[in-house]
Amino acid sequence: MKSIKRIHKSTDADPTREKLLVAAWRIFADRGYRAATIRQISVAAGANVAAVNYHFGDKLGLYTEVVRQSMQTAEIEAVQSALDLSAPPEEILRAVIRTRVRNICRKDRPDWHFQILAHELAQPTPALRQLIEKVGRPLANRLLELIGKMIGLPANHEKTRLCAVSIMGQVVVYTFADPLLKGAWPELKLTPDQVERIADHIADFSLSYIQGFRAKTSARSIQRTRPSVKPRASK
Amino acid sequence: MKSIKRIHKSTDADPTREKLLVAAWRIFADRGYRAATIRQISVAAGANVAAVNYHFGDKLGLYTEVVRQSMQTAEIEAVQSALDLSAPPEEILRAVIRTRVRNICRKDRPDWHFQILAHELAQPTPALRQLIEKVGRPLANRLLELIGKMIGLPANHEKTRLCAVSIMGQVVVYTFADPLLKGAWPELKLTPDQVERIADHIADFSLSYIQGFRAKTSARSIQRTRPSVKPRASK
DNA sequence: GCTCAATTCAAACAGTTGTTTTATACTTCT
DNA sequence: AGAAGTATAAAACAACTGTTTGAATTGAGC
Repeated sequence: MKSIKRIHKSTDADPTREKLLVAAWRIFADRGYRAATIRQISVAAGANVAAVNYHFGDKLGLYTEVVRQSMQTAEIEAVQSALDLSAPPEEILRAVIRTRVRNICRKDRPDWHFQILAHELAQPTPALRQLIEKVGRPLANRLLELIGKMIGLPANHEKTRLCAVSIMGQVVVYTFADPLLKGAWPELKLTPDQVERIADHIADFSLSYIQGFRAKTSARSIQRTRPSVKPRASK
Repeated sequence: MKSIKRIHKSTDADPTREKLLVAAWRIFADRGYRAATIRQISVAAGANVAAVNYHFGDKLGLYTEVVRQSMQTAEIEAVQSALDLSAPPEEILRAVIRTRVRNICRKDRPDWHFQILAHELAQPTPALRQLIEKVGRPLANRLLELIGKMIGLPANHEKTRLCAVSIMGQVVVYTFADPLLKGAWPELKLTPDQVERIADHIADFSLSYIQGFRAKTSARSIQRTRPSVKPRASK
């Protein structure tokens, strides 16, 4: 086994270590793990090329630290806490969508979380698994519980999942397909006003089907939808 | 100006040129333009490393040729012709969604078009502009006309665009976020049966709002929606 | 002031990349 | 058969990558 060189300490208020992290976050979000070079990051942080290896071991160490930190930020916790509101499910869903959509127009750090996620999905790195387990899965589970409650089906029912993906798809497309949208939709400026309208639209668009589905299935009994696996008893 | 080396001829039935193209298509779709190397492509095609430069000038020449060819394939024309059907708008929309969604489960060449598009959106190359102008824009325009007709608003009205993005987002998320979905939804196998159910769901999900919107706006007069620009007279 | 560890820096290293070169086979026409 | 243009092959090239090295600099503790 290779001798593991000690990455000395992670004391707080280490100026260059900190500067490397914020520079790396921006550049990784912009170009992805592979296309970003440690020289770009170094000059952006005003540090030497060897600083990355000194403070983080190697490029992947810096990247995983960026991903790790980006998983516990205010933006993500806001979405999670929106899911924990004690309110009517419709209002919770609206809040989740609004909280999430608002992040796409931030002027300071424009949606770095989802930009990194987009790069990970296009070119996975070892960090993707961590990203799915730590944020994706728990968020998805809570969203599935919520939707299941609204349409009267178990959380792991295929219909519940289809609805969740439909909602998520409407949200993420604004981050993933941004250049495409900007190219075909010149009036898309992502001003705060417009972002609010986008969030309202996605909520209206989704709730229309969900509330209709609940009405339909509560009128008759549940039928017609064939799950790909037997739904377990919803906890 | 640099002397442009002649890329000799593009005769049909050139075995190595052809083999390079299919190998490049697969590898570019899999890893994106930058991460794919001409050595990988060469060995996959059973050709020499210099063959790429001989037949296509350089790596970007090969890539743009792949993109150019991928823009005029049966899959894309199928979606376009589905938009030209003379049928009720609802049926056209269903057909477009179904035609497009079916491509995500092909066993032979699993959705290379959208995989290349996904890579382009994450890391744009000069081919992205071409991709938007030649395929994205015309497709979007026809889809906007269709949706505008269904909700009774001009094609360039903000509400029309929001609906189009909502529909497109539901579709593309299955390609763009494939690893994420597979990770959080183990039963997602993308069998032909399941793909049909996905297509039906997206159509139902979207038509619920669209038909409700038309009913709502035809009852009262059109109001309440504030366009970001003055809608031009719908041609 | 000296010591010793922590940190920074410039330079070099080894590997990979796209590209070019040079030589060699292969076809086709006369 | 000979010539000319076409295609392939192996090798080398230059640029860039992440990483390492070793010296220089800093800064606290005695």
